[in-house]
Amino acid sequence: MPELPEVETLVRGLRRTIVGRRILEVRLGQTDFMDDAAAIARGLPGCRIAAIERVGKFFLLRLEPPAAAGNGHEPAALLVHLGMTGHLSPHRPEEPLPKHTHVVLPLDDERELRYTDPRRFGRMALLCGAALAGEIARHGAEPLEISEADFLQRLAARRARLKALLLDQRFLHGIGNIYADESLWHARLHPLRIAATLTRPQARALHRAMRKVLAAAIRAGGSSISDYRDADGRPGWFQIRHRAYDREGQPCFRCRARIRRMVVAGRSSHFCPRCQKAPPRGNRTVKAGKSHTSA
DNA sequence: CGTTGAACCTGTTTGC
DNA sequence: TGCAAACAGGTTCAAC
Repeated sequence: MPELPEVETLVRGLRRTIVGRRILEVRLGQTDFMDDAAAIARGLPGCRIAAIERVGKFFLLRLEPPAAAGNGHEPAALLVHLGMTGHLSPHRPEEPLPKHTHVVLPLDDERELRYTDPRRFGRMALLCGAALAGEIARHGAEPLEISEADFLQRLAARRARLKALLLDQRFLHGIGNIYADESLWHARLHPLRIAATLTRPQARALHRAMRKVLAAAIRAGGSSISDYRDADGRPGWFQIRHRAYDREGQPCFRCRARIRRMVVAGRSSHFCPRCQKAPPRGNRTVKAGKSHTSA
């Protein structure tokens, strides 16, 4: 459910609704998706949610420690990743608790923040200082912030397939399967194209397409394929504007050719075989090439 | 560097 | 209808 636009939508909602609230208590169910459940159980009670940010597909809840425990502690943040099926939203305590709700954080305004995740591919960690900085540093640039010049330079240095590169969170932070396919369709680039072989106009088109797609998806409140909901329980609408993702067999919006599906980088990839021209066969596999070990 | 496939989980959809 | 396989918004690891 969650790629950058969905997380951004949720962050905006949560910012409006839970920033400033104090966490009264921590109730945990299954905890195998947490780095350190004991640290979370111990560290959260009494903290005020001072700010909420998005970093790639991560939520960062900035915490202000209770005044009593104050001295000497670096400011901590709760890092949350929704994986494939995670949900994070505030509820009234009387609302029935859905199955697979693993974290309940009662707040000081008669509501509780709930984390629900059937598959538990998500992640939750209480981090501060170097651990927090390191976690962010090991990921790549924000797709909506990277400059065209930087993007072109970094693309030219890679011989990976475009689809694999867009999904690589150390290259760009926040793009997932839907928005990779959508960006490639808009840029008219085949998922198997090797990044370094793009012409300058093609690379610029990809930078532009990615920004356009993500911005439009955020404006639409994200994509709701099965069950994504924002902080107020509302679905996103960007799925009705998908041009490639999950459209196998349906006509391309540009040329009417049937959208095809193939597995690239282990994920379903959808593209128009006519507008997104396949690279020459020799270019599909990554050859050893000349790697200048020097610099 | 890059690729593939498996693993981690549960739920839903598809196919015979 | 029933049961099994395939598939799902993600990440990580081993093996090549």
